Amino acid sequence: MSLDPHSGPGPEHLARTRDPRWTLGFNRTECFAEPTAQASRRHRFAARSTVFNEGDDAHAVYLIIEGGALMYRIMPDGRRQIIELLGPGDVFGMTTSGRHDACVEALGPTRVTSYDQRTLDDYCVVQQLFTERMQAKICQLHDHAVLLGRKSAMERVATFLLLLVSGRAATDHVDRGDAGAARFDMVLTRQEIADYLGLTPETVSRAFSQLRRDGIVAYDRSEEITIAQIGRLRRASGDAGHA
Amino acid sequence: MSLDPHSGPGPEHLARTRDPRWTLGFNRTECFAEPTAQASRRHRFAARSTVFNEGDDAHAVYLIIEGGALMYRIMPDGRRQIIELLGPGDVFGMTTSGRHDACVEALGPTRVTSYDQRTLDDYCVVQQLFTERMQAKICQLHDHAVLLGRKSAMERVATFLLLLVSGRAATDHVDRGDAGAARFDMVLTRQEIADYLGLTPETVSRAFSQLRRDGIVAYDRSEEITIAQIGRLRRASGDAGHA
DNA sequence: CGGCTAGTTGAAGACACTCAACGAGCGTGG
DNA sequence: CCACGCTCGTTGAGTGTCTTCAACTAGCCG
Repeated sequence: MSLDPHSGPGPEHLARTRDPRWTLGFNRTECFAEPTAQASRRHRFAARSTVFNEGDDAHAVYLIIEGGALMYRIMPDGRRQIIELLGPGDVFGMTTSGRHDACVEALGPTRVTSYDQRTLDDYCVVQQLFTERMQAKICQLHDHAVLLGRKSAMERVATFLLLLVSGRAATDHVDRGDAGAARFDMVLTRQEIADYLGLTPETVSRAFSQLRRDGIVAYDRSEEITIAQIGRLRRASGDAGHA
Repeated sequence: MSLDPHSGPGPEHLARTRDPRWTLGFNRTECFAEPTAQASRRHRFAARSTVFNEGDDAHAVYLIIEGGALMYRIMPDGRRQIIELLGPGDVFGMTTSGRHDACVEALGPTRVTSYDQRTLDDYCVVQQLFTERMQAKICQLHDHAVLLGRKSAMERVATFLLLLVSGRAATDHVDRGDAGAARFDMVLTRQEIADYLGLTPETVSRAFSQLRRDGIVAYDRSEEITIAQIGRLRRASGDAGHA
């Protein structure tokens, strides 16, 4: 892996990690217990290192144990779309073509277990885990299709923040005051948020500023976000029944 | 199924089937050979009938044997996003929440086999089929996220037409002259195409008209499309390396 | 024939993008 | 220690693409 073929990530995507003690608290499971099996291997990836690139031969499927990663694709003219945010318990690398269909890059120090494709076929324990996790992945991709296809910029950002608050893509310092306030560290840059939401960084920035003006979120540094009024954030997300 | 709870499809989505002899030639497999197992059941759905709605209890997972269907979600204010186009060999209905996360509606007369969730866990033959098909599904959803997040209206329509030509969502009358011309019947309305591509029907119509003016496609009736210059269509899709 | 729906086209408007400038934070190096 | 350079984030002005609203046509079915 990390063969870096034709369309590797451009230098503009090689930002540094924003917090050295960082862990991506996906699914509120900081460390996922992986099943061991023949041909399962453990890997460690440093912050901002490449797990694999689009077009690489696909030998195995992956399970994130600790840390987090971005899955993205870059179009021939340079447009980038972040397709998935990956955290502990997330699986990735499945393909039917024999080649990976996107790039995966570790966000912070990340532990990953890989399983040979044959292991997946032969060991029902592993297969059951992947079946379950792939089902969850498909549901997440459905949500994201609705966001990308039908939501306004403000709705996208609000939905994204709710995703973070619910335990995904935030650090372990999520302080959930059930009165409606929650605080967490933002581990993605505005550019990365934009590439995930199908927007530009300027538009993301404007949406954040608007939410701050409205008193829905609060922050001084852009890396440390407080959700002040989670109810209004929900209403701004487009998913609230009220509307 | 077909319990039709809170958010059923509005009357504007209840268009008629466009071709009675219709079959959705997904994956070029007109009739998919299903594995039989305990608690597998065969179903038939008439054109435009509901397989299940968002929020319905999820008892089973589904495999399309023949025909086709749309999976979509409707936002509280009525915006609709078609998330998947389903054809023979496609699986759907997987969920982790116990409730379906979207509506599924048959496009034409459609045969479906359902498998109880326990069957999926106990029978490795079935599980292997679903594992493989779910991997393909995830790759398709990745493609669609790039389309929805980063492509222009014209690129979306061009990509969509290429999808049809490659064997998905076209009828069995795909006449593939390898010189670059292909002809097929369009089984989706402009509204449905728009809801799949995250656009409005007017924008889809304008893109079709533009492609016709450019001589890339040709049609008299909107249901019967001829791709005249597939190379130019590829270049218009945004995926061509050339750029 | 009349009514309905789907598709097309035009005109006007809105939302997000592009381009540009500026400031804050951070790491480096003098 | 401070100056410098770099990146990231923010904000403004102008533009462009897609949407919205509207009118009109064609086809279908009663």
